[in-house]
Amino acid sequence: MGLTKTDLFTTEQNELANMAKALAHPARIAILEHLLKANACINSDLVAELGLAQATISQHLKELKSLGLISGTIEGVSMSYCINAERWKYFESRLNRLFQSYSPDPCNSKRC
Amino acid sequence: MGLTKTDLFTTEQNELANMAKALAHPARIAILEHLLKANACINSDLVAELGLAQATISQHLKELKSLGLISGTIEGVSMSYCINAERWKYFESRLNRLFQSYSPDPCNSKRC
DNA sequence: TAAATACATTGCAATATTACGATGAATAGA
DNA sequence: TCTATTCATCGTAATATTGCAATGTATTTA
Repeated sequence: MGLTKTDLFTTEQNELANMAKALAHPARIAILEHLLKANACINSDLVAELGLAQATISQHLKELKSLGLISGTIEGVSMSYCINAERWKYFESRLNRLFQSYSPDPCNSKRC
Repeated sequence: MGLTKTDLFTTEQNELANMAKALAHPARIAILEHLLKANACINSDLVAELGLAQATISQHLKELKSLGLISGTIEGVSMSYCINAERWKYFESRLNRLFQSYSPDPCNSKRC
């Protein structure tokens, strides 16, 4: 066990869940918020900013990158990360679709 | 280790990460989608719908409930779940705030 | 060439999550 | 009362995630 049964769900459901995982850790939220604010793609002074070890930050960046939410380019000696606009908006629209499918509905109409 | 260092992050970051965890599994997405569609709060014919064991569905429902995203009321013999409108909208607005803080910006202005 | 800088990767250790069988509690119907 | 039905909880096994020290790879500077 301990393994998600992805075959039971649709591709869309699995994909959305994977993207949500990107946000499912405060460090990754902090990293994304920092990138959103700094805009100018920042590298790991995130280490100083967040107080986690360099290896740990590197790992979180790797995950965000593998999901396509951020991209990295070589900047001299260092690595410069920034939000991947296309993917970011795709994620946003997928989430919006989920949230907006909720029709508040007089809720008493049935039984809750 | 294996333990998130929540003390390094803000309450908001931790809270958002926790809410994101609700969506970080396809089964929970499927459950939420079902509740959104059926509106009329459904109980565990989710078991038949999703193909996971009853105990597993129950556990996922418990997590969604503990996050406040759904609420359950006794319906005769069974338990009827439905989306918690208030919390759902709160989550939506928190996510929107994050996503909209992205100003696409001519991206060449700096270095990415 | 010898440090120093900036990251990525590897290899653990510890905790978290996922899944399910088994069992328990509560209610409804025979 | 006996038996389904419906669901929660417990215990357990398996896998995933988090975090970091140590190490490796380039590149720059002295």
